[in-house]
Amino acid sequence: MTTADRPSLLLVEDDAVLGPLIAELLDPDYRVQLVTNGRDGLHHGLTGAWDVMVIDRGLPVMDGIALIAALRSKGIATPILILTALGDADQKVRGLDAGSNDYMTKPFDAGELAARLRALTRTFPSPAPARVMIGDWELDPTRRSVRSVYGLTVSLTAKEGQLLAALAAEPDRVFTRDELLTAYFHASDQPGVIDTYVHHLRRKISKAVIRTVHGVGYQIGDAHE
Amino acid sequence: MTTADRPSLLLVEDDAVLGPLIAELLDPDYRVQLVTNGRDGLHHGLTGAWDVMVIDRGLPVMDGIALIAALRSKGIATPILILTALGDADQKVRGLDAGSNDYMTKPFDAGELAARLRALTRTFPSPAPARVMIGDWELDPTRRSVRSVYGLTVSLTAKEGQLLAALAAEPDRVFTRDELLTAYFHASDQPGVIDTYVHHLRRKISKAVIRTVHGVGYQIGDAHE
DNA sequence: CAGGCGTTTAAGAAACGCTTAAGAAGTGCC
DNA sequence: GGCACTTCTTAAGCGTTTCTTAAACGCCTG
Repeated sequence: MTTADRPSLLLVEDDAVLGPLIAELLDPDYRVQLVTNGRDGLHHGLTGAWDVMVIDRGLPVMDGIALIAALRSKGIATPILILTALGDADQKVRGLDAGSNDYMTKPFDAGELAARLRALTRTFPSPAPARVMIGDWELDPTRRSVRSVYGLTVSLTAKEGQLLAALAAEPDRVFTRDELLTAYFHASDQPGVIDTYVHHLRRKISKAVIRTVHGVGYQIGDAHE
Repeated sequence: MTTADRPSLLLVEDDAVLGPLIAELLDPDYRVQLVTNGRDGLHHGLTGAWDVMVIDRGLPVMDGIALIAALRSKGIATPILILTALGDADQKVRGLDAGSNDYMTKPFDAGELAARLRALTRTFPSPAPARVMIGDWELDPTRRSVRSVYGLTVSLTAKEGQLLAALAAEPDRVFTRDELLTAYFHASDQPGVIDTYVHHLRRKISKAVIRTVHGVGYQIGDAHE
């Protein structure tokens, strides 16, 4: 999406009635530029930064298929939807293989057109790698490693990583051994397992990170005292 | 496209007749993995590295729409085509807005399905790095060979080359066996195949290049710890 | 200072990965 | 089309890492 408000849409449609109609239809959601022949379509397509294009097939001066092929050959990767009366499967194949991303036939349903355009312009929020800070350390769950702010990287085993992640997820909260046991180990294990892993972590990271709350359990961060 | 040969396709279709039929239809162009319910679809969708998915709407255990929404919410951006009998414009809008990229209704034209899948998986000539450096080695993907900085050249088989290229494409990223399996092998293969190829590569190149992340997968790159 | 609680160590058990070898599948050549 | 060769895939035995237990030792709290 190149813009903060509505996305930009290039509409290439020669029908004097349908063109303005579609433009008006899409206006609430897109900044629509309407051109009525292939040459103008090519010019605008090459020079502008469009978020999406809707192109008719039967166009004067330059055919829709030729227009799309020309745009693609120039490296324009903008999503393109063909909107046309030619509805044979064979025609669709030709249109899609020319480089378009979607193909709709007239008469069309306005809601479907809108939905298909949304699908073409949709961008996925690239999920930022979930990283957790623990004092001077940064935990990378996918890699199961922690790195200190000064670049030293220590790899953890699966259980070590789970335990550290659990404690770090809610700083200051005190976890009992039973809580940690049932959540990350086999419930039948001895509570002493937790102690062992806390020891491993303290040795790998640094003693100060995990605090012992005598008679209760373990915690990350400085709570009441 | 993640692979040198056919792209991987996850087909989720519960119809006992139509499923295998579509799978066979697409087989020449895709490495198809067929699953017959939403839960399996979700599992494969999340763990594998697919190039495209074809999903039916009416699925046992987990509805197609719910499946797509679940995949998208987990950050899976793979192109998805819905293939279903429900053809109302309203249904299409719902399907597309759930996160699919295209929507086809049964009965469908085989040629059109193929063309729409091509459109979804099409990648624009993004100048693929002709040479990739991996430690002291230089990978030439087109020739499927690696050369050490001191001139020794080792030729790789197709799978070896794909695996090495995949790992090298994103240094430091840890790839699970399932990801690599669906991307470069048949999804039905045993995960142990990956181990074998890693072993071949380590023998041909050098042990230190590919790092094992115990319990997770494999990785190229920064091993300092 | 005594009893409980936490820490540290070591060692056995279980899970996981490495290596090997052999059969299956694919490919090219005659 | 058959043959030889390469490549792919499976599976099983062995070695390594990780998990879990248990026991000895030290520290906190009343």
